[in-house]
Amino acid sequence: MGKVCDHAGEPAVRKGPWTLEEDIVLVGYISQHGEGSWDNLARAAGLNRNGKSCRLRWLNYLRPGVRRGSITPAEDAVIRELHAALGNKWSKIATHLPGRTDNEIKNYWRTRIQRKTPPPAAKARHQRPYRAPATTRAMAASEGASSSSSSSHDGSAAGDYYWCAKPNRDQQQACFYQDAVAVSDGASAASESQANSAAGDCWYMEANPDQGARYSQKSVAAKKAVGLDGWSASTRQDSSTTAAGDYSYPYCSELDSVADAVKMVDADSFWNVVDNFWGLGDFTGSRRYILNENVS
DNA sequence: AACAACTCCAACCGCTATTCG
DNA sequence: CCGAATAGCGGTTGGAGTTGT
Repeated sequence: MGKVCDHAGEPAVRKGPWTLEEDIVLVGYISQHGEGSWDNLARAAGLNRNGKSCRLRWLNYLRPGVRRGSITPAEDAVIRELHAALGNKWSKIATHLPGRTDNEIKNYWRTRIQRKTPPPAAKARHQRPYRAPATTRAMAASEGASSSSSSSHDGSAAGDYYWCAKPNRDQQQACFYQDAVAVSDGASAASESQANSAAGDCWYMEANPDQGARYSQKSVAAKKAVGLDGWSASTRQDSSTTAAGDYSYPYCSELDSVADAVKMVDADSFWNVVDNFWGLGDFTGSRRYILNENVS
């Protein structure tokens, strides 16, 4: 095992944080074909990842039912009790905490309990939201909407952040608002300012029952109309609700790869991802999501 | 504001267990 | 039973984000 990556002529197997498009492809494939046989699955889905990586990503983050957010005091107590009885049997402990993964519990134990830091209820420090991998990081405003602004941070040099307004299944779209890195913390924390951020561009993630899902861009800066990309004008106009002016829907080179990947899945798969990342049921505010580190 | 130190966690690695031909 | 492939588990780490100075 593990020798699949170095054949001459084949691209090296990707490592590191998962991107949004990879997540969508994985969720889409599993929703259609089921899980298992991970190496084959990775190949069949067209993911340049090894099977272990796909399995881990699915089980720990994409699989339905995975809970996010801080460990509750009750869960903390269970973890302590079970660890005393079972030791580092993280997977066994995880079976007693529905929705929690062994990895999460392991991390929690090592960072909060083993290091003798206080349990969550007693912690006065800033509460970190769920954090997705670097390039696909949802800056959840959860842990209660109250912490949404305190969790904001735009200072990364990695690239721009994207706000996500509440996904709207009726309109078959989710809207991502771009905030430039240069935008201050305070500005980014105010979701109301998102559409008119310095960057000025919005990326729409849309799902169409007939055509699958893809992105389109509303570029305030460009202010030029471009050719059809497969979406009806009415659909696009309907989605352009945040600013006046002309809109363009160019697909940057970076976004082309996203669109290509996204087009591989159907609308249901797209919404599975949206549901998993943003949790329509308990959505309380805007969340930020890095679509691509290098989108400019 | 800038920097350093610290915290946290996603994802990796290596190993073992299980399955299958 | 054997060996290869696959799945699962636990330890570790890189680096992004946060906090303190």
